[in-house]
Amino acid sequence: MYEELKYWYLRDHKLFWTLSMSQIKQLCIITGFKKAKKGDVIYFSSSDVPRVFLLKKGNIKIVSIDEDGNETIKDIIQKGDLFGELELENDRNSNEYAKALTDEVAICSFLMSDFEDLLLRNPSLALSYTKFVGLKMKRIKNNYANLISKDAKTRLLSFIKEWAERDGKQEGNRVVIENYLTQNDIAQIICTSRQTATSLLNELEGNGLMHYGRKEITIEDISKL
Amino acid sequence: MYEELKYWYLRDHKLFWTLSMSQIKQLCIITGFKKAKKGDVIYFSSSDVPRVFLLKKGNIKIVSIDEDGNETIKDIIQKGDLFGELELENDRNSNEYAKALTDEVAICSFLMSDFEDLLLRNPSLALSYTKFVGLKMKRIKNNYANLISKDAKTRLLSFIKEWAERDGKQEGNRVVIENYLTQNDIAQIICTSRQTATSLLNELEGNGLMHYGRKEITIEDISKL
DNA sequence: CCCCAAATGTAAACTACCCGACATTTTCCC
DNA sequence: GGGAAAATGTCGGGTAGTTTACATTTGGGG
Repeated sequence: MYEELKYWYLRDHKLFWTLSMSQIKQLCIITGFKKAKKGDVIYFSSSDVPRVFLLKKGNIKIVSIDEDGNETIKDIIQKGDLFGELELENDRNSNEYAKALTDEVAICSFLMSDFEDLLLRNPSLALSYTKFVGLKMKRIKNNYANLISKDAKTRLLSFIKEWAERDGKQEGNRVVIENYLTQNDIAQIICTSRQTATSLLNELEGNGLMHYGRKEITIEDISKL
Repeated sequence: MYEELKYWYLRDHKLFWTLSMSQIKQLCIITGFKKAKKGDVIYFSSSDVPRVFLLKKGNIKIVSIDEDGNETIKDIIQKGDLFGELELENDRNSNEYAKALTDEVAICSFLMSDFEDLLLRNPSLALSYTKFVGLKMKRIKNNYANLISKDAKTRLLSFIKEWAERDGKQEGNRVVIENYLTQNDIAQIICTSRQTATSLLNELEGNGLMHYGRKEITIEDISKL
């Protein structure tokens, strides 16, 4: 890959805003690049060297499989998100894979060891990164708190609201979200059964609050959700 | 506080092992110290300057209150743990307090801004700290994954096992844990009702697997849990 | 030592949700 | 365009766990 391109990829992420152009150019730690199509499974082979990933384009879901074979959606990664071994400790016994949710997905990655070197040489970047991980942690905590203390309906509503905020196009109180999730995906995210999710979505549709389509989700009035 | 004492407090925590004695002495960022007794509520006033805390002695629980007034135990902090705004971002709208669980509790704290300066000046410490936060995140993730996918009995068992491992005194297969939690506390930690926790504990006692006492918990054979 | 509040024990009604089973619709690929 | 696979819709039975409502025990402070 051209140095300029690498520069652009890093520069584009707000985590690296604290670095000067020359610093980034000088570092250029991107070592991998991958493209995928909808439905493709992207496997992070545990035999491989530990890496940190950056999603450049599209959306993917991280699915983990427990010992009983149950699949849980651990995370939905959106364009511009860093993911992978953010803990900087590689976890050999986790059984995870990523699946592309949108047509075109582009992922680039760098070696964790390179990234660590970079952090060591740039304390302010290390600080930003720590804050970044912390923020992610806070988001996860909140999500889980919701999962545990609220019922399925409330969980669905807060998920939809969060999604609309992150991803939706708002015109007045009307919000349209480009939909790359099946009802089953949504069910897994809010930790309920597919059937419950379906009937809840239909209930919302019956109340005229929103419309679930396979390509688009329309929320008539976000303030009424 | 004497400089020597400060030094000892910091030196004692494994996070600071990477620093030399002179580095720590030179920094000495501890700015607060607090003692409490069992049952005391320690409030982290949100009007105060953001701080990072270090629990020197005893055990405390972090309780958060949601908008409906429900209390959830967010974390059990043990001797030697860092806690507070680990994300390095202060969160004004969280409603949390800490409660001392053991007779003698000692907490020291330092200003978040001082800590940030320290991290900026010590890249290797920053890296250690990032890994530390990451590890904490991983622990939380695992806990929550358990809460969601397993039933109350399994959750209780894995909590007890974890507790025994962290806190218990083992003699052969027999483990004794000094108990500073009520059944209600345990129920809140494993996210179930007090009644369910009580009957599950009694069931375990009936099977001869363990004994719950207010002062001590005895596990007859940890390998059979 | 006694009393009160907190902690523990027990039981029954109730309910949200899971799970299985199946019909219908949509999408994708040959 | 047609057929299979995936996604969506719908309906109960079963149940783990909450809730409510007490009774009993324990420990600590006056």
